[in-house]
Amino acid sequence: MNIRTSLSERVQSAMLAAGIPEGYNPHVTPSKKPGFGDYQANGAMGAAKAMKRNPREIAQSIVDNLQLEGIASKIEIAGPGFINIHLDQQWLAQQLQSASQDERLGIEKKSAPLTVVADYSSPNLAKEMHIGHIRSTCIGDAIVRILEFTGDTLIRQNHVGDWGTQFGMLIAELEEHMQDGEHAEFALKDLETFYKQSKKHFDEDEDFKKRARDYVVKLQSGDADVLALWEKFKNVSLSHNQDIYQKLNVSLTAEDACGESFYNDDLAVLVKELKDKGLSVESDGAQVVFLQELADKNGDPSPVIVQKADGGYLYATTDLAAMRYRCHTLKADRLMYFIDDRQSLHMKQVFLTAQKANFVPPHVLLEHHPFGKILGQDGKPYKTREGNAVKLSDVINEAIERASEIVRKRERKEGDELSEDQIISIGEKVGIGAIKYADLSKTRTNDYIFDWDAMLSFEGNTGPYLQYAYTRVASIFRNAGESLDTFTGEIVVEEEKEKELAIKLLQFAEIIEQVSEDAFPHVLCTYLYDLASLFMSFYEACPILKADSAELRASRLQISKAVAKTMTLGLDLLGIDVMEKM
RNA sequence: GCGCCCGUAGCUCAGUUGGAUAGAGCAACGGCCUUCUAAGCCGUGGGUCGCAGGUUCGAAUCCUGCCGGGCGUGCCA
Repeated sequence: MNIRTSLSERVQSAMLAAGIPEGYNPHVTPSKKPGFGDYQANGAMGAAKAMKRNPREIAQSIVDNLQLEGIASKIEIAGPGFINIHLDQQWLAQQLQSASQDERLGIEKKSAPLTVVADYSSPNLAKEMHIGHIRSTCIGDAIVRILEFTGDTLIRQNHVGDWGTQFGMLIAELEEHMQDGEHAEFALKDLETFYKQSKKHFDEDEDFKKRARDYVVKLQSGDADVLALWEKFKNVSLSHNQDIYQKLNVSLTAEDACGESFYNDDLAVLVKELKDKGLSVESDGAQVVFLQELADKNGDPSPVIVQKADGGYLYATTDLAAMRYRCHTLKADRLMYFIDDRQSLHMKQVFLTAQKANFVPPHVLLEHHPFGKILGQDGKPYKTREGNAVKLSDVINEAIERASEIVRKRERKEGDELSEDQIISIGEKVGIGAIKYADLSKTRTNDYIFDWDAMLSFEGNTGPYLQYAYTRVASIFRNAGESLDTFTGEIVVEEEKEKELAIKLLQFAEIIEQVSEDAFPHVLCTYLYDLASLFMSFYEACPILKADSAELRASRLQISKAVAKTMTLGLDLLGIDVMEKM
């Protein structure tokens, strides 16, 4: 059940019945102020403007035709033509009753699900994952989970960087280690150090440099021994990443990794096709697609190099091959890319090229969902003191340590102390939740400032605050001796706080719908924060276990249960765990 | 040069297809624990929505110009 959709449909019908031609949006939206009802329809003013009629009269005739028996308790016209709708409390109670007893919280699956290919995380395998990878990884994973929940078929694609000249150098280094009898896993235990070591080797040792270059050639020509070493390297690096994903509660698996090398054999074929189609032409020895659609003010087209003068291919070529594979072989209806906003131009170029070359059928949605940088508190890119990228594994460990320390220091009532194991387990969930939530809760297109204290502060719009809201419900149910899973009570909506909470809970469907379209996870975060805040107010204002009657107690427990279920599901869709105590 | 993004309270951020008096949190100040976890709640103060025009019943939101910051822009990814 989606309140906004239901009301929109009814207002739309009323508009037609009132003689307003089709095509005018009812413009139904939740009201911002309590005095303006629960929802408002602003469509009368737009229609009146276009029809050159009096907006209040138009609003009146819409209201005259509006069928909201049993749904609204009061409909009024205000200001220049706002239609304010007050929802009926009994109706709200009924809706919440059925939503709260449903596993999916009353949210129906899409009637026409899509096959969605989501490209996210996509680190370079030559190095360890660093903090810059957290955004694509967490944002992409949240959207993937949300779409999967709505009924779409999701194909995750971790487009890892597993090809390029740097691998010659790394393989040469690995070979030396292994000749000394070292195991690959041991040599590559610290990828960062290994990379630096091999880079130093490369810069300082001419023989090594030659060998590294030789390996690049051998790798490209398919030499079995070199390929075996390359595979070795790849697997160790991938398994490092898999550890990170597991700790971060990210749903990517080893099977989702489909790197650049996967497309190698297709690149020459693809460039030939671009040439045959007349899209790619030679320019200074390179193969270039000139896009007039992206021309600048002088009329100069935007160039996309698909093959270098030396015959080598670039990432645009690989991306085109990947798009074609995803559409033709994976049968995608929607392609989503969670990539840094610095690549916006590149994405536009490859999207356009792919469409013009018919690598992507016209019905397929091509979407780049960009995001900004992570900055330190000084407003500059977040780096270590030495100016290096911060390793993701270090960030994860620090988050867990800091969160565990906070949990450990908290004063607890007698008989409610936590064991060290519990503290660590809570610390993991709180710490990981905090860094992910900090990232997900900001509008992704902006840069955001990484601040340990703010994300772990347990106050305001943070992961821990939401987790705490859940533990409060869990605690109530423990005290009540009831199970959150099996309890059922009949909901009545009487108090103002109960009504606000009921409406907020029922709006979950609207939020899921919006996020599944726009791929902005912060919208879900804001919603969950509002929900948690409302619950906290309700908790203070309305006694639950000590309610005046057994009926009221049962009703408030059921409302609390709905809150807990919504928090659990909402946070799960963001890849964040809840816990019974904290 | 050209292109894209950003500029909202001291700080960090919301503000959905243009809607009513621009909202939260932090920080500051003042209240609330013999009662369901006070990691909480309630309240107060705090704004030239970068600047200037324009579009209209109505602009933080749309258009134009300017200022300030970031990023990108033919052989890295």
